[in-house]
Amino acid sequence: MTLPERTVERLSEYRRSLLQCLEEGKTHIFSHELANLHHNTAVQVRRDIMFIGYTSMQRKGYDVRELVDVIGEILDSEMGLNVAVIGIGNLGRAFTTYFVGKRSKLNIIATFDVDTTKIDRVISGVKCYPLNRLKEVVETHQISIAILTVPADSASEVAAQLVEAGIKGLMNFTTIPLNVPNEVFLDEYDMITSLEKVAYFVKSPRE
Amino acid sequence: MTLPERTVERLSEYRRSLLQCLEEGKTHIFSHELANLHHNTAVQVRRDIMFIGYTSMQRKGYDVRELVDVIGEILDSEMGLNVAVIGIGNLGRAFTTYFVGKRSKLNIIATFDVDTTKIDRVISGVKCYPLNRLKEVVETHQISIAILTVPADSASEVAAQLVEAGIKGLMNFTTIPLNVPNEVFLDEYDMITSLEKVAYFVKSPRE
DNA sequence: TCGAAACTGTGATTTAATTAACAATATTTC
DNA sequence: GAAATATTGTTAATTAAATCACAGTTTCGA
Repeated sequence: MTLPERTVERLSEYRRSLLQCLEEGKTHIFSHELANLHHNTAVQVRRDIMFIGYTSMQRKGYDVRELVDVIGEILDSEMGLNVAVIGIGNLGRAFTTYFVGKRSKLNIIATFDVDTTKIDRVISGVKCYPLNRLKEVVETHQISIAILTVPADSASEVAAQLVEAGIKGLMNFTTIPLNVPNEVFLDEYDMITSLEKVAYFVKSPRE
Repeated sequence: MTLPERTVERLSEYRRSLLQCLEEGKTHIFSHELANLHHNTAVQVRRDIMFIGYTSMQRKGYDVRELVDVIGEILDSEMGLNVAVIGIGNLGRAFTTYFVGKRSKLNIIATFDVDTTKIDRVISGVKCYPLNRLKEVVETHQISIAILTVPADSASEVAAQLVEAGIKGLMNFTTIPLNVPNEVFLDEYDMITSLEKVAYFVKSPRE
């Protein structure tokens, strides 16, 4: 059984708050506390936790340590997944430097670019390969997720190469929508759209 | 009447495809063509267009030029909105360079940072101000939207300053959730969560 | 030990978003 | 010009997500 997409997202967010709690020495947390840390309700939190089948000691709140572990069992893959960043412009660098070392189960282990001056450079300890070695490197390093941060005009072509190379999940940060086969999980984030949405709601606030 | 959030997003996306069509000299487009360019259905497209009250010449498809204009009337503000990028790391730079000149109704007119070596630098024609001049600059330039790309540990504090300075819309790219008053529109994008979500669905594909 | 208070877990309900179904209309074909 | 075809606009049905409502525990205070 797969969880609803929104629930998965929230679990990821909860986990980070929970890890923060641990650092602060907080061992238990109530649903309404967790809700307040995010923008949602206690019921929603309980429902999400119900989904993953964890149940607390009544009346003491959830055991933070246990909950972190249970979420980990749901979200993480046993031996971790390898990730590549494709396109080392500002955005690609932002991702790479941001991520390295943060999530132990998700390892950014390669970056790629066409720009020959970037090849072999090392960013946050991760080596940059030329794009024409994509398939080879993806296969030898068993990379299953790609973060696509290339310029719009090469996005479709590179995406096709990634699919061909056997990638299983793709995060598209270019502003053109991609088509990938059904078995590849695609997540698209379009910053122009987001900004235009904000602008719309600034102009026309709700209620 | 305000439109559903998802519809607003799709309209923004449609518009870009439509502008592309114009460049290619395509004057009319069918709902199913537009649907194919994005990941959705003809019905969804028609429904979105119905929402904005536009109606086509039957059987010829939508007039691309007209549709672009109608979407513009919905999404754009008459005299445009001014935008600032707060925090000029890789992510802030990515945003700034990416945006400048792209959307005529949304002008990035200032960036901010604490790092004194960055002050007065000009990125894509946009000047970088010291963070302590935030309120002053926001007021004099009538900046209504802020893109927050500062490190996590200063996010809450800077967000409070932005609210205090009178910002109306906030895009939060830091990985900690913010609390802002109800009248400020908040959009949060968390790249760790997105990546963890992709990882989850790579591990546990649907159906 | 009894009642009140504080939380959780979950069935039932509501709301929002998507999809299906189809009448209405214009166009083409014969 | 009648029948077949293509496409839109919209009502109705479905599905997914969020919220309500409340029973069931545990704890606390008297």
